Amino acid sequence: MDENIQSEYQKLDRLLEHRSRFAICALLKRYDKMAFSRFKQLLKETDGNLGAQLRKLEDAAYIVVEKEFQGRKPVSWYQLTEQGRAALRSHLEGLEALAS
Amino acid sequence: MDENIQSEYQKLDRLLEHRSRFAICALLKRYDKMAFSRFKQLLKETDGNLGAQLRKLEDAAYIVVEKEFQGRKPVSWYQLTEQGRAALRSHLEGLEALAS
DNA sequence: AAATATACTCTATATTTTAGAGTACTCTGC
DNA sequence: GCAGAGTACTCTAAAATATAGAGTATATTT
Repeated sequence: MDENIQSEYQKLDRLLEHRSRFAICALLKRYDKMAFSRFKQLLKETDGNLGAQLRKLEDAAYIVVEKEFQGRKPVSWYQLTEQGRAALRSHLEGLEALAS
Repeated sequence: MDENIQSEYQKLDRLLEHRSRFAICALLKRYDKMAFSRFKQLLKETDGNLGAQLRKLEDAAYIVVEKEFQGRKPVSWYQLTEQGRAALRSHLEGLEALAS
């Protein structure tokens, strides 16, 4: 049984260890599309920090951005990719198995 | 409902974000006492890294160490404190609530 | 028209993680 | 009885990561 610990531990995803990145993916799993400003409102991170975390998730192809203008204001919409969804699932499985 | 997201997010514990520290606490919840060498075997981290993570958890009083000799070999035994147990519980609640 | 706000990006510093070397032994085989 | 390998750590310095704050461009409010 203990030997499973190793495989569960291996499932943990370094990108998803970070609270903001985890929360971003978890929220996107629930809400499908979210805007930068909404994340900022919910997570209360500084713009710089939030932007950096989103960028990392994008670089890893866990999320995709679509930038559009609403009137004259720029809005960035974020969505979870299939890859991001799978990574989140696996990460959660690992966490839960370890803590069970 | 969304306003709960903030409180769940706040529950996430920075110390427990790290995979090794999370796994250490999760294992100690299960096994009560574990030795350095056992963690090393299960988590496959280098000695230096594992030692550093254990130290951080100790500094935060999430775990306590007892150092003894088994024959002539030093063995460090780690145990979860009540504080560590509470932190782990709260962290897990936060994660699960966010991802649900 | 000045002040405040939104929606970001960029950059530089602070913090954290990590690997690897070092210490102090023990144990095994020759 | 001593060389080589192993155990059980700690220490240190470099690499990676996180974070804050400044900057850009525009909008809205007073």
